[in-house]
Amino acid sequence: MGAEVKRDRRQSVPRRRGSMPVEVPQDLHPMVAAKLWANPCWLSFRVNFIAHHFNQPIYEHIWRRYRLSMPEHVVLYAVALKQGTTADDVAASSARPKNTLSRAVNALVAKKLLLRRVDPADGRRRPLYLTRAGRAVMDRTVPLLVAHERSMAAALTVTEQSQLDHLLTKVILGHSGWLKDFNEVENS
Amino acid sequence: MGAEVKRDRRQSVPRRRGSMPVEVPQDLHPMVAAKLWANPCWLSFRVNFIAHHFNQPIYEHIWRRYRLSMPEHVVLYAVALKQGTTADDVAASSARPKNTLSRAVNALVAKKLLLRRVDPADGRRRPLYLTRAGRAVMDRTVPLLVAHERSMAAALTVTEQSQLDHLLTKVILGHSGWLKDFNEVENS
DNA sequence: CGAGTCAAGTTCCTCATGGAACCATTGGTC
DNA sequence: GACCAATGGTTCCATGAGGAACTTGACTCG
Repeated sequence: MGAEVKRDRRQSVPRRRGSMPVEVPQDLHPMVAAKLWANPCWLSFRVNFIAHHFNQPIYEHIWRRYRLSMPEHVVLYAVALKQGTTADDVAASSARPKNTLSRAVNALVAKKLLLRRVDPADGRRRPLYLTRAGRAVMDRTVPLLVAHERSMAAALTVTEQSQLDHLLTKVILGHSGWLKDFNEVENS
Repeated sequence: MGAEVKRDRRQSVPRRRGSMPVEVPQDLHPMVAAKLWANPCWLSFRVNFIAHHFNQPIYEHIWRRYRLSMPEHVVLYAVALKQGTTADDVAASSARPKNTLSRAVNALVAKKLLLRRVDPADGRRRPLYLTRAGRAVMDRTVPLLVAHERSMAAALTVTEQSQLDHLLTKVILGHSGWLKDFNEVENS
């Protein structure tokens, strides 16, 4: 990038937010650096960046190998976690619209990876169950996800990982709170 | 949302990963709980959940108020951060495909929020600049993003926030590493 | 037991998304 | 100075995503 800023080779970057210096790889893209350190939205950038870079390669791979779309795999994964999960349990935990998930469920049933029953106690709910084939798929894809995660987390020590876990959990548990805050701002 | 508030009856949950107990709101959706604590992919779930729940309401709002799509806003934001940014600087830092961004840029130029020049030193690059109108939009949207972020981060103390920042930064800086790991797994 | 309301799923329809192939410019290399 | 690879950007197109409106079943309450 000829005339450009000349990002400093490996320096420890002075931070606002009072904090620790970090080892910066010299090949770091200057725009990424800007979004990391000259960005009023430190948190959302980080989280989005990580999420995107996690999802993109892995779901592309899952698509190529198993012909499962991202929402399909999300559903399958959720059911694997808890048999009898319904479509909108998945919706609640994945922030995807109901219709998308409905379609995904139908596709999975058609592929015989899921079994859809009707809840005898409530005729509206359709609890889902993995078929043997569905289980088999998960047995192959989940390890991939886990491995990818491990590799992401590998930049951190074990204690750091557990700190990160803890902090993110706290943020998530506050979720209904931030949603409410937003709605207030919204109506003004 | 009258009768609902009630969060806060709390209980503490036993954790794997050796760690700290957390205050769990009573109204936590069971599926979310499962994905938090009975999920081999602790990190990717957390990050995705937060990202989704951050983006969705805010970009919907920005769409309604300013008729800017998410990628459009992403571009605008990046340029605001650094005048003269090019389309694929944005691509590199946002993990969105070039064509999507190209379209977004065109739309923004059409709306006279961006100015697109041609780099005299390199005829392929089209550095982008905010127009006065573009700046004005950012002046109104960015505070929203920041507020939303604050509200998310409000579950954490200031020191916890800086820890979180630090940990996420480390993960991102390791990015090229995990990408490489993935490609190795891929070819096997 | 209807009438009204709400929740779970589904269908319809539009349109933005993103992969692939393409064009233009540049920078090497022989 | 012509060829080739790489890089920034754009165009084409198939399709999947998601908003809105609809169906069906359940829980009021008079």
